[in-house]
Amino acid sequence: MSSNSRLTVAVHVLTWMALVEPGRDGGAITSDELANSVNTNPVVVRRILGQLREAGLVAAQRGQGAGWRLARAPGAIDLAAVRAAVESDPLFSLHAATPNQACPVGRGIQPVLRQTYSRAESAVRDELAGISIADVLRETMG
Amino acid sequence: MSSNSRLTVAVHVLTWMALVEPGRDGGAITSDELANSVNTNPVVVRRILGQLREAGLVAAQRGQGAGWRLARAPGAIDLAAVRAAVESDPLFSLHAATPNQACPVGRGIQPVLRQTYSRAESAVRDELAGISIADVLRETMG
DNA sequence: CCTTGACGTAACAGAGTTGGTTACAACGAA
DNA sequence: TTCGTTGTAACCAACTCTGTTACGTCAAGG
Repeated sequence: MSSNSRLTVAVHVLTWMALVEPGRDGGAITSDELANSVNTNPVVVRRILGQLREAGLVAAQRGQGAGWRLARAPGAIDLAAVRAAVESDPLFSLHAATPNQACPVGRGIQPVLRQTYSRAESAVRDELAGISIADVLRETMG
Repeated sequence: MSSNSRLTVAVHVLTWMALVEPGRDGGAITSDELANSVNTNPVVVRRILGQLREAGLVAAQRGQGAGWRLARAPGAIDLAAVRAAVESDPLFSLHAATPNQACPVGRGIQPVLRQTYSRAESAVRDELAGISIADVLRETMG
């Protein structure tokens, strides 16, 4: 397993919302509906929607007949933003324990790796930034 | 934690070997020495060295006075090869459970995500491929 | 031939993550 | 006031990850 599926679930629910929302005159979308499409538990969906809400990508409404809405147009939500919303861990981690500082390699390698990993993160971010929920929806439907 | 530190440990030991090997007239390097620099247990190091050996990046010698050697010049070992040797899991995972096939999004989104994730993997691979153990050693030493 | 030191690997443990689940308080529209 | 939904805590089983102990295997060198 190792890597999680939060980005996948997040993109899935956003895409579903982008597909369904236009046909709902102001009606919000529930975590139950989304969970049905993703094939998981509504609480799992709400957990992820909560992170997307904190990032300003969706808005929640409470009370009876409530639910969720996209807070931006599907074309204005790129996957880099989605990933940032649901994933805070880095792609690669440094040493679990501080390496031996009496050794030149142990002393000097961490900044080098940090810079290298940072470049890899940027590469992924750039790649994901080039794709929007609108793109995903279009490719999914056609 | 989430992401593991195997790539970090692998690059660390390879860099250490590249630094020390020239001063050892044919003498091999032990997992004990490497573990001392990384500040971990020799078995952890041997596990990772075993993966590097399967990938043809290092060679092990057994018996008394045995140990490890680089199987290629440090300049011919790039970090993409190191990552491939120690990490088989993808950057991002698809759904834990198959999404609802009765839903257009559930049915069509996986190929789109697969392609997207594949491009992100390539971006990381390309980035890591541009850096060799010789580069890391040079930058680490000053 | 036998000692010795290192590899190779299985087994286990503690801590943490992940996805799923139940339960329930808070909320607001009708 | 009712009722459906969000928000969140709590728990669970399964898994990963790093570290650790233990021990068999191997080959160099006396």
